[in-house]
Amino acid sequence: MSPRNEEQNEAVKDERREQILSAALRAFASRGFAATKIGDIAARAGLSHGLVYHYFKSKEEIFHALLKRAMHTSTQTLIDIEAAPLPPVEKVRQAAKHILESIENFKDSAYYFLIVAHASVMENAAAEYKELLGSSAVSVQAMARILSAGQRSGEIRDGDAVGMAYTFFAALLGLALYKLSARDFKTPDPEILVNMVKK
Amino acid sequence: MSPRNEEQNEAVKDERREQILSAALRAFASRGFAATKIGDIAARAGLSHGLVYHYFKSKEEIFHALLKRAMHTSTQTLIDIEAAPLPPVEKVRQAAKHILESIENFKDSAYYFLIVAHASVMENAAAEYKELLGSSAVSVQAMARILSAGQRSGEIRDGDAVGMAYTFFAALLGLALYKLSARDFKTPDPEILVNMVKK
DNA sequence: GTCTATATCCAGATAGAC
DNA sequence: GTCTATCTGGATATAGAC
Repeated sequence: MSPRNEEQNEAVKDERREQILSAALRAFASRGFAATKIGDIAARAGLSHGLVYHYFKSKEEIFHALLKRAMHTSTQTLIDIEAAPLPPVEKVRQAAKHILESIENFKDSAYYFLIVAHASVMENAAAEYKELLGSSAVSVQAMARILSAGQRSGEIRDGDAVGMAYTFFAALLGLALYKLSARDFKTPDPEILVNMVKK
Repeated sequence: MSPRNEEQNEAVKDERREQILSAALRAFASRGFAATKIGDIAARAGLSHGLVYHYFKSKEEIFHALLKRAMHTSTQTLIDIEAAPLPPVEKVRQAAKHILESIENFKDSAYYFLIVAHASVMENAAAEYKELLGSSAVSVQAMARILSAGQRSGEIRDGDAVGMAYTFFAALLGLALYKLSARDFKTPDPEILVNMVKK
């Protein structure tokens, strides 16, 4: 009843939400939306099946919450790298290293990456998530700008910069999927990705 | 009752099976196993929901049949290219061109490619499909051999050939997924992939 | 706030008419 | 061989006890 209790309750409430979201992130990213059962999420989060519905209205709402975070975190990484005072090739290297390292070590950011991919192929949701997914092109556009700058300064190969940017992220997406299907798969040397665009 | 009728029945039976498999290929590859409903497949194939079960014992059996074909067709392509009398770089180029073209034009082979990816991340099925998926490494190994040969002849960059081979296929997998989520996405110039490994 | 038990719904699979 | 109608299981979501 005291204010302190209320604050604690709030803290517990937030903690529970985070537990659920954290469990759901791994589950959705690994198995996709349809194959993920609420029971899976609850078990992973260490709470009862019914309690999930105390914190979220529906399975879909959980996914939506994750997708929002996913869009933010993945675009932010690229925006930060683009703004860094580095030569274009080095920016590409940093991006490749950073993302590959997150995949290799099963960091959240790698799973967010996969959430976006899953959302993209959910055609029924496409309408609903359209605005959110629209910003998924942000990372690609940032990378394309980095590559264009590198082409002007002669460090990056000539050719379609946007196509290269897509291929860069496609490779990372594919590698994340490989890592998921075989946990002992070793992510490759980032330099392989740098070579794709370096002159 | 006449032999001819029996033959015709056989032909019809085969045709129906193919209709179902063809519809299922697109559906499974696009949405994954769990999100694909038998009703979707039946509707796409232009027949009733119940009839699917006249030709296949279960949804899983359909997926399994597709996976078997997928393993065969995708490995065969790389085996053929490896055996061709071409310099290593040219083999890489042919592989990139061939697969990208199949993605761009929504050919079956591109969907088979995705079926394998879906099967790989179905952890419950991993045990059952293990033998089948084991051969999915065949394409990667073939590409790695091509790259190693190119390294010896000086056409291909030094470095981990297996890692390069995985990254090559990872990029193609990612691009196939992009193409699926945005049908007007234009697959990039194959040369971008060749550049990844070319000296 | 948390759990267990229950209702509801949906999709896989079957049965039986034609 | 093909369809429609039905059964059944399992998963989402809710209700109610603690």
